[in-house]
Amino acid sequence: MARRAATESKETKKSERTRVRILDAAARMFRRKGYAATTLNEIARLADLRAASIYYHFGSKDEIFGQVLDIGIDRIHDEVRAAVAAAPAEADYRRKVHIAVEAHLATLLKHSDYTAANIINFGLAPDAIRRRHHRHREAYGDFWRKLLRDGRRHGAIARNTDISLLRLFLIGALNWSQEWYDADGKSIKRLANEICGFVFDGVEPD
Amino acid sequence: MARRAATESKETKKSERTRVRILDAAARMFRRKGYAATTLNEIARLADLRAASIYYHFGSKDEIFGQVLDIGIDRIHDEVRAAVAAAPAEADYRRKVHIAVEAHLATLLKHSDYTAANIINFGLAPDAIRRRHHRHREAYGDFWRKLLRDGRRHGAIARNTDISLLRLFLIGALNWSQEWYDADGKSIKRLANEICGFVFDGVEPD
DNA sequence: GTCTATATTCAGATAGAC
DNA sequence: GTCTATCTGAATATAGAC
Repeated sequence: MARRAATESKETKKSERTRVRILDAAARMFRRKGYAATTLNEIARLADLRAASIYYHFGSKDEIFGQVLDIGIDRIHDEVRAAVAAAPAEADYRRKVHIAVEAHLATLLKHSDYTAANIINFGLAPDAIRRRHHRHREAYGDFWRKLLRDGRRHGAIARNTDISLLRLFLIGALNWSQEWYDADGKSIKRLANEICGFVFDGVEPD
Repeated sequence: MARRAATESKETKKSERTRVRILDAAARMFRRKGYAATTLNEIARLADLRAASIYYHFGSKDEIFGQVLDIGIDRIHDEVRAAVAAAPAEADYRRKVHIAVEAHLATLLKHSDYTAANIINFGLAPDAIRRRHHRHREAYGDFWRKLLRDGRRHGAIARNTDISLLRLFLIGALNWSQEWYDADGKSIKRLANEICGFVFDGVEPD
């Protein structure tokens, strides 16, 4: 019985594996061309089946889109949270923010088509999908809100800083890196480091 | 003769006015829904004519898109350049950057559907259009490159700052403001001010 | 579960009257 | 210049065989 449960566990059932293949393909295409310009045919080709077969696994193109968006945010949220939680006990506040920035960049730029597809497509998503997806975005936003508030409480961020604006400013700059990031250029660790320098120290000479 | 030239000047000819009405409508729709999701029918309705009539003025939807993109960058470039050029003679370097940041935000968020449409859609534009449009983007990028280099030369920006990264970081954060800007919140002048504070001074307490 | 065949809708674009 | 009518292709989605 335990054996059978393992054999038919969610990850190994054929149906589930195909479902994930379709989602992977969709995320990749949505990242490359955007939601509206991507066809089910292109997704199907990437996933190595026919467009009609997708409808056995999903009810509509919108449903796929919604799931890609959700996974995209959940993934970066998980990665960043885990990275910060794994920070060495002696890490100071600034080091923690560096770790969060680096994890955000790495997930967006290197590890997850889902996250990249989310960032690129969310702004143009139909209202119904945006509303349904709102909760996931809020949760990740809350993580950063808390992280930055901690910094202000512990004196690592100036008292008069508008934390909300700082968050939007910083995350916006990070998200925009998709437009210019070049894998052959500076490492993500180094990017994170210089960006944290901009934000904590500013660019004015001392 | 002068009278006739005035009567038939580019701005007052009926054909030219309609052309602009179509471009305005397209920019507005591209900003709201994105290029791929916008139909010629929607553009036509906003411009108060029929979709087929658009083809008297433009050869294709792509041609309209290309022109909207070009106008969008040229407009923000003009606005920012003019604002900086009009800065009072006694303005220090930091004040000049503030003026540039404010003009960038104002054009993007308040004054130009073309600029907003450009920022939103450029990342997903087909390669052919991106290539054709590249020159315009470069020109605006050069403006900022020079502005920031000046700051480093005159000692307002630290010697060891990666100017190229700083530019991408700052412009990225500004462009992303489209995603969160709320006209009922802080004024654009104030946003520009606090953002310049982040970048020049950093958020760490002195 | 995946396929082929197809229904349906609607997009961009053209032809030709006015 | 703008219209109505229409072509053509392609998209999402469904039906039913295998």
